[in-house]
Amino acid sequence: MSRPLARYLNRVESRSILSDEERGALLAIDAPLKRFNARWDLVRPGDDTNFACLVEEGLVGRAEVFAGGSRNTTALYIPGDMADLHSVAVPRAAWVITALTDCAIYQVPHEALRKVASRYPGVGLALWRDTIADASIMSKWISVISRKDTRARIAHLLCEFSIRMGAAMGGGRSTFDLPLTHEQLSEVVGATTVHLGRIFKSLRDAGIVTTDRRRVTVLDRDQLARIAQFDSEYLLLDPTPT
Amino acid sequence: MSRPLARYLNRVESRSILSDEERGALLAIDAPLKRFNARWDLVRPGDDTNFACLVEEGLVGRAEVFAGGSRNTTALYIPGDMADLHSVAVPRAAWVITALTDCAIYQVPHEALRKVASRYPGVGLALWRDTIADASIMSKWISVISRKDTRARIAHLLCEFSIRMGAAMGGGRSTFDLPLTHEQLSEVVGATTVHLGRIFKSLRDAGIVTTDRRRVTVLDRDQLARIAQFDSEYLLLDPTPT
DNA sequence: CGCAGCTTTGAGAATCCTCAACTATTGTGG
DNA sequence: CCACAATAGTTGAGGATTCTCAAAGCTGCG
Repeated sequence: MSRPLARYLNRVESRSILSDEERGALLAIDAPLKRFNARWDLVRPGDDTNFACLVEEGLVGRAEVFAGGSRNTTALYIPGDMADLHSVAVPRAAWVITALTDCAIYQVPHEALRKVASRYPGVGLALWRDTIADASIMSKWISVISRKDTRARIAHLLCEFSIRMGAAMGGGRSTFDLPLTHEQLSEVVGATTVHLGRIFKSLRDAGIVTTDRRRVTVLDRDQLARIAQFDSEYLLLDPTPT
Repeated sequence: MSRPLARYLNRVESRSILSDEERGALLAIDAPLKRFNARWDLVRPGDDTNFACLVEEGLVGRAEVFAGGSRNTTALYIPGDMADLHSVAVPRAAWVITALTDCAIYQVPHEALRKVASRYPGVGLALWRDTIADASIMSKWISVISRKDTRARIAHLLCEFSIRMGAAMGGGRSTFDLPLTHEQLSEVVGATTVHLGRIFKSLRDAGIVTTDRRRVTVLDRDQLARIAQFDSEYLLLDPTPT
């Protein structure tokens, strides 16, 4: 008796308070586990899906695709995240969901999620809330990239990532995997790989972080937060009663 | 018998197909109409609201506030938009909702919306879908500001605005009000007022738009769309069956 | 008329990009 | 385990975009 949504339930419960019944209804949902190689597109623009992608292992990104094919990543999803929960309400994708690393994905049927959401309005609200957390992160990120330089953007990304990884894995990690190439990070941060590399170097030189084979260690958390003017409020990590 | 949500119903029905019953349930909701002066904050970070702000008249913005008080606008809301529909699921705001111009707002009780949503799952899905459209706009905007210059950002904003105004008011308008100061626009576009002014001038000089007392006329829609690489797909304006 | 807020213009500086070459790391087949 | 190829990261230099600071025109309104 495997319970595909076990990890996602943790995620949901970091933001919503559920009853035993609601919890049980989510855990009862079954979903096939699939594996994908890095760079594989899980969902492409125009696709009409009937399942949502729950990340079990690896890193998944959401990106906008421009005419010409260049991409810009607008969300990062870590294990426990439902990468395109949106698709439950809007099955036709306008963006790309991509495997940024090798990953394992539960394909959770929309049907099942909708059924649980309509039977238990509290779950519906919790799922809605989850997409709002995603929106809140985007809103914050818009303000960061439209007003801050690359240094602050990277700092903000690292602060956010370390907290999100911490919430998912337990404990605020100062060392965490960030298994993305500079190329991929540049698509997140909105800078060229060259400039990104320079700024990373300057952060290392300043003794604020170290990087080793795509593993990041934050040496000076306070200064990193100061550079980013980071305030974690927007991550909506206080559970709200349903 | 006034029906505060009449206009919002149009908005919802541009994205979702509702039954007569569901339509009636939304129209039956009552809400007080309030007026606010430009620059008034309707909701501030940390506020716990029990109503959502339905824009009846005027322009409303959502902004992130940095330590120090500087703001960055991450969404514009026009008449017919529910400015902080999010608050139905997440009552505690992490951002500011501001009156960008003098405006009239229906304060729609969360209670009523939640009740309708839980009684009619189709309405719940439609509301959820509405916040996803908001998210889709943000995702697109992230890609625009992280990869395009100010010229393209402005072009994109104008394209989007003209379509959204058109959908709300009927017919794709090539002339529309954009009653924002350069100061306010710069907080949307992520540029200084100085630079924004220069680029606007260059767009005027190129014969692409004209501006007259905060009224914009698009003279060359094709070229504007080309500059912005605009594709309206992300606005999610095809109704999805519930 | 005169003030207050908004917009335009100018000039120098900072950030970031582009192109290009070079080094380091990772992966693969022998 | 090595050699080699492919991918990823670093460094340098010149140029484009955008910012900052500062001052001069506008516009609307009391």
